[in-house]
This record gives sequence, C-alpha cells and structure tokens, in this order.
Amino acid sequence: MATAMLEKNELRVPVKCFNLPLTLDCGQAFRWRQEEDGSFKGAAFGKFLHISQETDGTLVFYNTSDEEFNEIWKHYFDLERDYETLCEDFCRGDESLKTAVEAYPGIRILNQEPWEALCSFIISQNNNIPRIKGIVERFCHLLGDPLEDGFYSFPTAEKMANLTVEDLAPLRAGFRAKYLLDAARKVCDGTVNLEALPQMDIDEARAELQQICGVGPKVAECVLLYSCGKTEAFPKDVWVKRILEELYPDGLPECINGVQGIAQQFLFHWRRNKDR
DNA sequence: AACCAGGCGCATA
DNA sequence: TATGCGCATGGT
Repeated sequence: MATAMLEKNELRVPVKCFNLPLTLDCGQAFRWRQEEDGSFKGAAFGKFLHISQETDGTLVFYNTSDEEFNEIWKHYFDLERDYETLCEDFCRGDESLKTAVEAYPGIRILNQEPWEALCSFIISQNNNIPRIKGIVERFCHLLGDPLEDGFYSFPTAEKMANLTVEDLAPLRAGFRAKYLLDAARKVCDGTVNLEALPQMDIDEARAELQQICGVGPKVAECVLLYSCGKTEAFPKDVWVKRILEELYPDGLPECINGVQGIAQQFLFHWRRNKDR
C-alpha cells in the first residue's frame, strides 16, 4: 500500500493496477458520473466523493481527509489487495485470461455497501446499464438525503420499509419495485442480516440473501462479490455464460481458485467489448 | 416443464 | 420511424 500525502485539499495516492474509469464503469456500480475533465463524482457510505486519476496512475481525492480515506475509500476501492500478483497469476495460468487482463488492465472489484449493492442488483435484473443507472438515480433523488453537487445518499432500508409500490412508481422500476420493498422489510425486521454476510460461509450467505423475493442466484452472487468481499462468488450473466461455453467447457482454470469473481470481471468486460 | 409478464434502451429494418 | 430483442426472477 502506497503512502498518502495531503496537499492543497488533494489527497494523492499512488496505486498500481488501477484504472479508475474502467473500474467505475464496468457494470458493478451505477452511481458514478464522469465530468468534462475526466474526473468522477459520486457517493458511497453516505459521503460525496470527487476523484480523478493522473497519467502516472496516482489517484487524487479532492477535499478528503486522511481519516475519511482510511475509513471509507481505501477499502471501497480495494486498495489493500495486491492486484499485481493476482494478475500475474492469471496471466501465467490461462491464455484467455491473459488476453482479457492485458486488454483491460486495472479493473478492480469495489467493496460497496451491502444494502446499496442489494438494491442495485435487484434493479439490474432483466435490465440494461443505462436504465439501471436511471432507476438508481431517481431512487436516490426520491428517498436519499442531499449531499453535494446534486448527489444524494443511498436511501436506507428503514425509510423504505413502510412504503408501497405506488410510492416507488416515480422510479419506473416496473416489477422490481415490489422486490425492493420485500428487501427493505426483511432487512429491517432482521429476517436478513446484511452485516453478518461478510463473515458467513458463502453458501450460508447465498441462502440468507435468497430469502428475499426477487433475489435469485445471479443477484445474490453480485451482492456477495461487489459488497461482501466474497471473491469466490461468480455471477453468471449471459456474457459469462457465453465465456463458459466458448472458452471453458471443461471447467474454470485452477489459477483463479478462490478469486473467480475477480477473474470474471476481466473476462466479462473483454467478452462484452469483443464484438464491436 | 415450458413460457410469459414487466419496462425500456438498443440494434436493426 | 417502426419493430423486435434481451434480460433474472417469479409465477402460471
């Protein structure tokens, strides 16, 4: 981990193996917006963030205290993990993976809030990225608290638990609205314990999440991978299913054991961008 | 067990 | 400008 230096309201953090736009726009988070100058604005854990990346890779956090960086953003951007070694292992172990990693170096798995990831991936089902972003944005605007620059905090489960599908009509989330409400109610009444997920055995965590109506295997895997540190979670969307058929009909390579989810993100992005 | 609802962005006609 | 396609889940 590189050391952070504070200078003129800018916290500069040298990093390796990190591509900011790729990481924020590869279908794992839906609330980051790119500015004209290439920097990004967004919010997580109730905090607004303005961040950019310099050509040498250094991350620049604007108006961010050391404390906030250490408590929130260091883990959010998965900066404790050694992606250099990880990617070397991928490249050595499998030719297809090597192609994907070399085509899109710097993709990282974010550690989002479980509640936000749960809602985001419920919304993502049977849906495309532009529309997911629109629904999530309207959701935060309708029920979140204002932060800065027109960004809002993610709505809490408590605030939603007593709402009706009619209340959520402005989201235009369609049949997914009732799933969001079921999630909110089960989180509030303790049926589903999100805080316990990271420490749970993965199969136990899968079962915990799938108690929610509208959460099947795909949505559960996404929540576990993108917010609970379960790098072995392996969401299979249409693109990943194609990859499995085309490249790995006899099973996944050994070099990704335990970190299949991270490998999946490289393969997903590579396959999705291949035919165009 | 196969098939459709649900909404909307997108590719193709 | 119109038309059909895709999508994760639950319900029929």
